[in-house]
Amino acid sequence: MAKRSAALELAILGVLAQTPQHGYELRKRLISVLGLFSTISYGALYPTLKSLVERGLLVEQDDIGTGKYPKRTRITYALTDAGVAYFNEMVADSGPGAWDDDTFAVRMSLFGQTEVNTRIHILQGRRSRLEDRLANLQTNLSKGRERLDSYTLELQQHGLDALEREVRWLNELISREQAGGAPTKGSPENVPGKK
Amino acid sequence: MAKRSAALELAILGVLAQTPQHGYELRKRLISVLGLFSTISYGALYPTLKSLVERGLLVEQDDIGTGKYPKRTRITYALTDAGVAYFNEMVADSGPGAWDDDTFAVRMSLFGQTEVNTRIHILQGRRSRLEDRLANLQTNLSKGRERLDSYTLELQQHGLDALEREVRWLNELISREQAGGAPTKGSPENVPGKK
DNA sequence: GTTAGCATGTAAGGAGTTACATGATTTT
DNA sequence: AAAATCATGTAACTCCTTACATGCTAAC
Repeated sequence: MAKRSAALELAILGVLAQTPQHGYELRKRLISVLGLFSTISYGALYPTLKSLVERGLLVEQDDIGTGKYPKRTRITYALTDAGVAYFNEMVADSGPGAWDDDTFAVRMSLFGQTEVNTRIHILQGRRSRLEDRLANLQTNLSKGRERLDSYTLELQQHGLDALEREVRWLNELISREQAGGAPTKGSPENVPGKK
Repeated sequence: MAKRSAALELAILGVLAQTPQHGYELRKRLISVLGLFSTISYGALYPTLKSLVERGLLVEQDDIGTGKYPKRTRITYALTDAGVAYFNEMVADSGPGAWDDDTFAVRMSLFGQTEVNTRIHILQGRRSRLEDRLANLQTNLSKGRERLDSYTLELQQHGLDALEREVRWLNELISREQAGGAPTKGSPENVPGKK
């Protein structure tokens, strides 16, 4: 699939920024937070954690913890100051891969740890990426409508519809952010709207 | 020996089954047919073609062709009998990875080369894969609704909606196939769906 | 006392991308 | 003549998955 490394690192840092945890737990949390794509293997997770430690972004701490298996050997990972700085840099980054499906999903799931401007920037970047795809598909479709068989057409039309819906969704989110409102789905909190 | 991704091999075989072509042209055709995901690099394409030749599924033919640059050295690839057999096997396969996003997209775009039963089988397999994902997401969501921040919630809700729409779409396609109808050719007629 | 879940890792290998290398032919 | 496009390929590198290896703790 895509280049997950950037996305995986970001997700790890983001989750650990909320709560330091050890690998096994972290993995489950990542899967449930990102819920979107399948699974994350230990073969990806542990080496990535190791790399982050080597780069001084995380610290390991041998921990006899307060979990369900209190005496089990486990290693709790926490962000260093450099880790926090790196996370803030990455989450606001616009580099290559910044608007990929996976990377965007991770970033959005970490919106709670970002500022409004960053959020708007990410949503707009994502929208523009999708609009590019949309334009490509439409060109493609109008160019070869007769040469494509009906199933391919059906498939592409469906992809197009999905893209358009996603753009509308992003537009709504952007409006909300610009209006200063929280995305208030089922939240019990105030719905400030505007004052 | 190098067994490349099932989806790419299948797509190559499917396209070459329609029209023998050389690599450069093939790549463009793959991109426009699959339109969905980005690009295919030569670093992936040529080694895969080579592997298919080594396995006796394709034949190379040095060709001074009828294209735009008629004298250019190019290699036209065509399916052998074994290639045709392999393609038919693969396209109807239910092995691991058979219902992945990419693999499904490739298979559906090759529906024109398959029989009704195969098509129904693929559509149903895909649907059941999506229903699994759906169930996962729903469990996940109801289990941790309060522990997820509102952005993560919004994101997952959007993913859920998209999944549900895709399942409905598949249901419609399956019904059509079972009714023996073609999926509304290139006709300008209604594309109502339901809304 | 065995099965299931917790917990951490490594080795081999698959699948692909990027960047490079080469050269022909057509267009400007 | 330069630039663009056609055309084929390779080498190095990246990132991830699978399968393995190890051992503790809880529950049946």
